[in-house]
Parts: sequence; C-alpha cells; structure tokens
Amino acid sequence: MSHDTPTAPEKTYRHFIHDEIDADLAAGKNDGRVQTRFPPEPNGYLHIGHVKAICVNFGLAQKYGGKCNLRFDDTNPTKEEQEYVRSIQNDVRWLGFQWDALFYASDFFEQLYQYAEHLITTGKAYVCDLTGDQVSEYRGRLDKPGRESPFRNRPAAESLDLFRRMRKGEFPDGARTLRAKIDMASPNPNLRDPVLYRILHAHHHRTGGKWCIYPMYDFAHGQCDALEKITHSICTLEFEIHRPLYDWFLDHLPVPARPRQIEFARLNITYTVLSKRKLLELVQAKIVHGWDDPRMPTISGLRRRGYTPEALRAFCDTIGVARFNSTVDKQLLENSIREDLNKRAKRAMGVLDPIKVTLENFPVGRVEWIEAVNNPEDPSAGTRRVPITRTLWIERDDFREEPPKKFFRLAPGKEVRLRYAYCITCKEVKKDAAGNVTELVCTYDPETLHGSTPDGRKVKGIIHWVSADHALDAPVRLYDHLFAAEFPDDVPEGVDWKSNLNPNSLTQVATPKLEPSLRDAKPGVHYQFERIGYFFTDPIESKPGAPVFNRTVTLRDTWAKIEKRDE
RNA sequence: UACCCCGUGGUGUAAUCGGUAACACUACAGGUUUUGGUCCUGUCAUUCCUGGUUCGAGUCCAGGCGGGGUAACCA
Repeated sequence: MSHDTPTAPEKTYRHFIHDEIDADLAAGKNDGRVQTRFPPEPNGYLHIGHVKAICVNFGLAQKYGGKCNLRFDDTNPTKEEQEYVRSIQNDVRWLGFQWDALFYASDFFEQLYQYAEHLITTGKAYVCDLTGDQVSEYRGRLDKPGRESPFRNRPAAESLDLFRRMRKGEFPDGARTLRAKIDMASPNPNLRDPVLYRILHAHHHRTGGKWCIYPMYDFAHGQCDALEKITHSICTLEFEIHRPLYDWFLDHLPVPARPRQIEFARLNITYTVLSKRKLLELVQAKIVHGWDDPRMPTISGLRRRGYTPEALRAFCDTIGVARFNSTVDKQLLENSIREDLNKRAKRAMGVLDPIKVTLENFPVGRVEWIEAVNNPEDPSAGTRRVPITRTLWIERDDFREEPPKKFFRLAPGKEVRLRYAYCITCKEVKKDAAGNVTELVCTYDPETLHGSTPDGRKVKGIIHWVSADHALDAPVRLYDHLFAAEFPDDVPEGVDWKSNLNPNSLTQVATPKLEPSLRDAKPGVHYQFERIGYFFTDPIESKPGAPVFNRTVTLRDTWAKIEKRDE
C-alpha cells in the first residue's frame, strides 16, 4: 500500500534481552535454539505499543536465526472475535514480519485440560465451590495473607470427578473453579491458589460450543509456550509478578520444553493513550471514527494517517528496550516518519488558507507550464509541469501587511519568489469592509524564471502558489494530537481522562487550492505539500480523480517557532 | 503501612572483566539551500542522595529517597 520504494533493513541496537539470551546460549540451553512468539489476545486492534512488542519478538528471532510464531491468546471467549484475528494478522504482515507457525491457545485446549487433570491427580489442584466474592475474600489483601478454601483438601478423586462434570456442562457459570494448591500465605497473590479453570457457557470464536470451561491466562500461556517450544517468552513488566507461577506450572507438569519469561517495559508516548480499554472506549463513544481513525495510535490508524512500516520499525529501534518505565516524546515518532517521507514523498504545492493574488502585468488568458522537481532528494522521481496564470492563490500566512523583522515573505512593496517560477512584488492590498485582506495586486518579473535574477539581486523569500484557474478543491484533513495534555492518563481523582482530549485534533480545510497534478493522485500515496507537511491519500475514501488527503505530519517550521518565541 | 521491579542530560536509550559518560531526538547558536524543509557544524550531565570497598565505581556493598507494578472466575 505505501511501499513506494524499498528501504534497507534498519540497524537494530543491542539491549538487555540480548545479554540474557547470550547467557542462555553460552550455558548450552535449548540446544542453541532461539524461538519467540508474539501473543496478542484478539480482543482489540493492535497499537503502537504492540509494534514495539512485535519488533522485539521478531527482531530477536531474526538476530539469532531463530523462529517467531504468532499465537492468539484466546482463552476468554466473552471478549474475543474473529474480526480482531483478521486485523491483527493484517497488521503484523503490513509491518513487514512473517511468522513461522500460527497458533491459537485454543489449539491446545485438550492438552491443557489433560495437564489440569494431571495436577488434580498429583494433588496439586482442586475443585473449589467458593463463589467469586468468596475466593477474593479468602485471598486476603496485599499486606495480609489469605485463608485456605474449605474445599482445598477435597480428595483428588472427588475433584477429578467434579472437574470432569464441569467439562460436561453440569454446572452453571461461576459455580465452581479449578484452583492450584500452592500457598495462601505467599506474599505474591498470584501464588494464593490461583484459579486455573472457570465455567463459561460461551461461544468461542474457534471452538464454538465445544467447551464450557476455559483455562485462565496463567494456566495457558506458559504451557502453550512449552508446547510450541518457545525458548524465550517476552512480555511486559506487569507480568513480572506472574513469573513464579509461570515457572511453578512448568515445574509440576510433564511439558516438552522449558521456556523462560523475560519482561520489558511497555511503550508510553506523550499526547496519547495506549490502553486497549481506553481505545475501545474512544471507538464505542464515537469520539473517533473507528479503530482506523488517523488520529488513533493503532497500527491501522497510523497506516491510514500515512505512517510507513519502515518509519515504525525505525522508531522502535531508536526507543530501545529496557526495564525502566518511561514515556517517549511523541516528536521521536514524528521524526522517524519525517525522515522516511523526506526521502520518498513526491513534492506538490497546495494552498490551504488561500488569498488571491493578481499579477497585473501577466497577460489575461495566458497559461505557462513550468517545470517543477518532484523530489529534490531523489532525482529519479523526475519532474512535472505546473501551470501559472494571471490569478493565483498563495497562503494567507505568507503575507503580512506589517511584516515583523526577519519576515522575508510577501508584504507591501516587497518581493518574493514563487517556488519554481517568477519573482513577484506586492503593489497593492485590497480589503473588504471589515478590513480583511481580499486580494494582493502584484507584478511579476519575466526575467526571473527558474531562479535567475538578471541583476543578481537576492530574493530570499520563496512561497508556494497555485493557479486559480487550475486549482483542485479536494478534501484535506489536518490531524493533530488526539489529546491536548502531554500525559492524558494523568488526571486528578474523579476527573475523566477524556477531558484531556484535543478538541482540534481534526480540522477539515475549508477552501483547499491544490495544484492540478494532484487530481490524479492514487489512493495510498505519500506527498509533501511543500512548506506545509506530508500528506497521504486516504486509502479508503479516495476515488479515481477524487483524492482525499490526510496530513501525516507537518514539516518542521522554524519560522513559526521564532514567531512564537518572540511573542 | 506487604512483596517485586526500577532510578544515567529536557526525552528515550548506550557505556565489553569496575578504568574515567556515548548515540538519537529536542532546545539553542551558526553555515548551505529556489521548501524558514533537507543537509552540515557547534553548545547543553561531575550518572537520585549518603556512606563503604578499591589505585580507580554509573557499574560492587549498605542505608535512605523517589517512581512503577501487584489484591479479575481479564490478558
């Protein structure tokens, strides 16, 4: 879709997981094999945080010549859907990765069930009749030990019988659970007889109505890792406290391999939220126009905004992998897409806030076609021709009646160069009754085409323009941060995080005036509107001859910065 | 007031066996330029604190301080 030009593989930097794997390799573990997996739950769309996890897992496999599987962690049928499975596979492929094997945790349901019976038989698990509230009450608190369930010492044979009847569907949802028998006094709550199986009479997206009991994450994840022969199970920091349980299962079950869990810090970025729950809320509340709204930090949103796989991968390389909980400055993300698009995007001219210019000495009805470079960074992109006529549009911001110092754009009596074309001088300013500038009457110097000035005078200001007779009026949408606050999650007690939404995150340009060559812009193509920013033709809404432009990111704007500072 | 993890410049990461702070982004100051874009050059840290071990500590030890995680029949 956006693979205009192939780019070289990015360099990947070393991080602490390399040290851990090197140590395992040096110790002769796993017969020198390295295998990872990306294990999303199909209950939402992937976002930029997942991009990091994907790059880490697939990156490790690539670096060590190993494999990386895609595994859907689908142990909770009440939240998971086939639609998410589809989008996740699409997003991973689009990012440029190909998994080795594709698995679902549900592929292993029968084996996991057998493992559960094994734990019951060996006295390591029991069926518990406590209600949910009771289980939680018996578990104690963070600083207080729990109490043992009255069903904890139920004979194994009785638990086995009950567990089999749970599977057969003899009990309603929530009536009983299977729990591991570990330690109700453990300082780690995960070890206080965690629930292994719960009764859920729900339709599963893959196994349909076959099961009415489902394994919990903890009971499924490590065993699936082992069954897939994963060597290094990479996950985020919040699972660190689960690691003793992860290891406990592997210690007490006849699994075919011994994977190892390693945690790293999840990604946070300024001016956005990165939690599936919150993103889902934005979609359901229709605050955004779906998961692929260009303002969303989802892969599908970023893709539609005009981000490229190369830029996202480069971004992941620069942010690194560590165990420190940090928040990356959004400018790093923007820098990576600018860097990529600068090399590949064709240039074009578009006036977003037009003001009329009449060249009084330019013949009425005459059209000159001027050659313009498509990409100064890439000569092979060639040139195109842009029409110039007597009446033009220029950017309102490129004219000041009373120019501040260092302003070298257009002003009464001042001269600027029209990009690729002639130098013009402002002779007269016309206004409406309210005092708004409605038109600039200028003269052009016919001797100044293509940069030359016969007398050698320097004309520093260069502005973009569009012929009024040829201007294309196509939808242009300007996207900005979805949130106005740098840390949207950071709200005082009782304040909704949504109060940090940026009311101006989407602006539809009222009267865009684009150069005519843009009429033929295909969907899913990157452009740079010179001096403005990078734009991407919306891959869904653009139609032949009727492109829709999404602003990916603005260009750096040194002048705007200077002006803002001087205020 | 439980347990676990973490603490290097404005931000994010580096720093092989402890040997004298690196890279990217930002910011600022210049240069180049028919995009005030790109590109190029330069400037910005005594590594949370205190004490200890050592010829030498960001790296080891101890104690503080600070931040994060954890109490779903979610993942």
